[in-house]
Amino acid sequence: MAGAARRFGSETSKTRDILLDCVEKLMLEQGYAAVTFRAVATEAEVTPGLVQYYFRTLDGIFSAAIQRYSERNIRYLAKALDAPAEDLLQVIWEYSWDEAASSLTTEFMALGNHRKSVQAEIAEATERVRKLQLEALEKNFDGRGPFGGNLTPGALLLLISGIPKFLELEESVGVHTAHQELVDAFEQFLGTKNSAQPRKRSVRRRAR
Amino acid sequence: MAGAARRFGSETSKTRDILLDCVEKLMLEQGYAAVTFRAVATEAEVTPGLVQYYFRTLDGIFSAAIQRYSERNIRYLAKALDAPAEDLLQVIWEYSWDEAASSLTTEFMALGNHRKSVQAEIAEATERVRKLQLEALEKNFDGRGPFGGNLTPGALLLLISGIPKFLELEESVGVHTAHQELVDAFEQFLGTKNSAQPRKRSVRRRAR
DNA sequence: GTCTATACGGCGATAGAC
DNA sequence: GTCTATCGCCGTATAGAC
Repeated sequence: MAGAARRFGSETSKTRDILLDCVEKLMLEQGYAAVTFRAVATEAEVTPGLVQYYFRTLDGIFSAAIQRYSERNIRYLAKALDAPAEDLLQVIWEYSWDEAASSLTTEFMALGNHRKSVQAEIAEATERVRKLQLEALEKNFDGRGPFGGNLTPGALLLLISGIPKFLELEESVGVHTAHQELVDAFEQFLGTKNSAQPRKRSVRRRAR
Repeated sequence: MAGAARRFGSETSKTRDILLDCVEKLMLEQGYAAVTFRAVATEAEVTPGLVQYYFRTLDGIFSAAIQRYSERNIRYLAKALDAPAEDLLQVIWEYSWDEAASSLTTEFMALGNHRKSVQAEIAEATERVRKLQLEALEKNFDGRGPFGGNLTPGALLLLISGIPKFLELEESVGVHTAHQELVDAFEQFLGTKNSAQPRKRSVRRRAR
């Protein structure tokens, strides 16, 4: 508004997009703590000052990374939800595993835990995914499910998307006890609910 | 062994214990990123060098904090598991909420995500809790449960302890959609399984 | 509009003085 | 057993070159 309006790289810059690629690479390979102006600059073979020109602060880097990642994700999900309705739960189950296995999600969650300025961004991205899934699920919900069928679509959705994330989180610190048992039980439920074909996923699997 | 064996504060030191109190306080109030030698020193009103004398590295601080916290937790759990057998699932459910609501657990998990040296400590602490609960559960498992009773004790345990942690994680970044529905469904299951009294927990509750 | 150079204070970690 | 000095990183802000 009235203020100085410091100079700032445009959002459509090609350089900016390359920098964000480097940010993702650093986060995936070394975690969000490895994302520094100097590290991103080295990765992209530019000067640290240029990175700062596009993202004034570290939080700015993370916000931009979350937004780009989230938009990509939403497009992917929307496409997956066009699958035949009888496979809907499996589609969401698969998507949740993919999302959980992509360490970026976990990184962003961990990040949100203590960078207040990016919390809102993460919450919004998560809610968008959840609501898109919920709309699809509510259109095709037959009332069956675990807990004797007294689960609302929202509660069932939360289970399906939460379990993969929780298990991946534990796996990432090396906790495995009873994981496979829970996955087996869930996939048996998903399998028998529909075409009853055996599932072959293992907790150790990675994808995407 | 053959090596230099640098000087190092004793584990029974009263000073050391006070420092760990300050570490916990910092983690709870500002997150693990706020734990620095200088911050701990300021909090405890000693010099940064003294903090480094007791814990040579930041990882050393976190390891010590995890160990002390874990031992405290295990004692608390063991006591809780002495409850009447028919309340066992509720006892574990309550414990899991308490543990999840104590931000220290979440902090340690986030910490473990990228500090390799503390991962093992966190995994061990988590496995100890899980196994203690599993032993108790296996002694008193009647085969009933969600998913039409085809859940092993381990899988059921994982659900009961995982859901609170996952929900708290989402709550911490401001995601709430469908949380209450899942909690209600689960508590109805826990309630009807035993004495059928209505539960009154809300997802917003905090304890311990 | 893009980008570089430089400076500041705070950080973890080490070596070594009291 | 306690504490200081020092090192090379870090995020960030600013001034200015192209």
